[in-house]
Amino acid sequence: MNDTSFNSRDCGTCPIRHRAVCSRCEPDELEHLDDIKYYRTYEAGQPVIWAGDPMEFVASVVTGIATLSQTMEDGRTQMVGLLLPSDFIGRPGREHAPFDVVAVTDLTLCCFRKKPFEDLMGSTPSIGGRLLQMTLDELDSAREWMLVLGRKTAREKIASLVMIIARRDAALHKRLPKDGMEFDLPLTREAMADYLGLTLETVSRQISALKKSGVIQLQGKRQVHIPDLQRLVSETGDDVDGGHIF
Amino acid sequence: MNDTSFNSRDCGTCPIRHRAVCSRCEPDELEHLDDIKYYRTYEAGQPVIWAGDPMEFVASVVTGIATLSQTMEDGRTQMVGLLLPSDFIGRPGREHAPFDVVAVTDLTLCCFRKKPFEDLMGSTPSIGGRLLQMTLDELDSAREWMLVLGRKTAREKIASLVMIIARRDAALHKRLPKDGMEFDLPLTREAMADYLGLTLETVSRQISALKKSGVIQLQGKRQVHIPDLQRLVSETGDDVDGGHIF
DNA sequence: CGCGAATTTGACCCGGTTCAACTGCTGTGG
DNA sequence: CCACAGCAGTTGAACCGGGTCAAATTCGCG
Repeated sequence: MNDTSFNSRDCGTCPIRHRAVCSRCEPDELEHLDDIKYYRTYEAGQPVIWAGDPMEFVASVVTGIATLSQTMEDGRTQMVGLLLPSDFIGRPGREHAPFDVVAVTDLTLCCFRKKPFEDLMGSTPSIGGRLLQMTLDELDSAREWMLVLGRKTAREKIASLVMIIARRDAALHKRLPKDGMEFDLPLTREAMADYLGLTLETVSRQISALKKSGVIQLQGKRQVHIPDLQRLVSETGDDVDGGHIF
Repeated sequence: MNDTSFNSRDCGTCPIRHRAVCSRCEPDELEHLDDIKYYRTYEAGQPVIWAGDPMEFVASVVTGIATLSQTMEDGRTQMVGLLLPSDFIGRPGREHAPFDVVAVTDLTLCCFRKKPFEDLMGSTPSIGGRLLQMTLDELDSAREWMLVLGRKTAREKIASLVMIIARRDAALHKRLPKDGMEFDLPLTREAMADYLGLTLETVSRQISALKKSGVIQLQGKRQVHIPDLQRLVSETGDDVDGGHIF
């Protein structure tokens, strides 16, 4: 319940202002959004929504990380989305949540009551347009993820995940990924396993293997150091050039 | 090059009029779309776009089936989209195609030149709104597909695919899937393997196994008969109730 | 210091891949 | 009318990558 600065209701100082669903809004449009928004915080490990629950709001992730996942009756679970700051939760025009949303770290959401948000979207093209763009981007990354799940080996899966996190970390600091970069793996071994369609034991083994062959170096369990980015890319199995422009 | 009736440029008789990206358009809006549209046909097996190609158009599938897929350097390929009539190809605001698109059957597209389409989208909320809705639906099904790829056994994968095709076939005829229904598998064993992240041998074996245990019956290689739908659902590993409302 | 959770490591096993042979269908040409 | 090539699909046998089960280790923390 520690209200940090971004909880000031001031969109001007919002850390996700330039990337979130509201990024194209003019000042007067922001005011309308402001009328229907409220912040909500969750502790690490807490559920945000269960699949099937009625959704009374949509939201942007302001700080922290959440996961979107599905679980079968027998307990097998597959992560289907990794929600980082500026990502959008929920969908206009649907009553019930299709997947579970869980806070992985402490989490702050900027929530909008669903009905008013839908109305506002109807009258504000800059919101709908931005949401379409974000959704198309997510669809593209979901499709890349499908290649990882369906066709890559365990080692390639781990290398791909490290690379994805490296890219996002670099983007967060507004620079390109480069040799020697360091960053944190924000997920437990089990969460990585759920992300990649593996068991946590396999994740652990492959991380050890990548460490032993010098592709990555570890400080502690979570801090990663990449001596040679090109080497890591080649371990992902992806085309060395094309595809990822940024 | 056999111009069938829907090639008459008449949106009034278009078979996908009620589901495609244009489904919310008013008559005057349709006229604007009409100005920038043209039909294109492809024979079964022909490529529509290669990943990385510049895209000069976006399009709706009118008749036939296409696949969206990714291939790694060593030839491993993963299907990431199955495009049926009314589905949309391409994305406004992107220059290059991210994935390969290939016609599986003979295919007719209703194409719109990209730039004019983007302009029209800016001035016609009913197009952007419908496209957002379609994209969100696709994202949801991509996420269900991720569970299939990441966590299901070969047998569950095959049962899931049969079920998906059964649902779509039923929806096409505007009714619910039911016991005793029959339909065609529109994909080769290899295409099913690419869809499910399996080898074609495993697909063949599991289809035989489902046939032997009476879950499905086959007339020829492609025609499927489902004696007991509930039995098939239970083979998919999915929750018997929740989830799929329609 | 000692507990519990996260992680690592080991040994064994199995589902799905790999490689290869075979079946059956369809179309083509002598 | 048949021979035969070519392709989709089936089936078999051996192999192996990753899962499973179990135990050891590390780490954070009261």
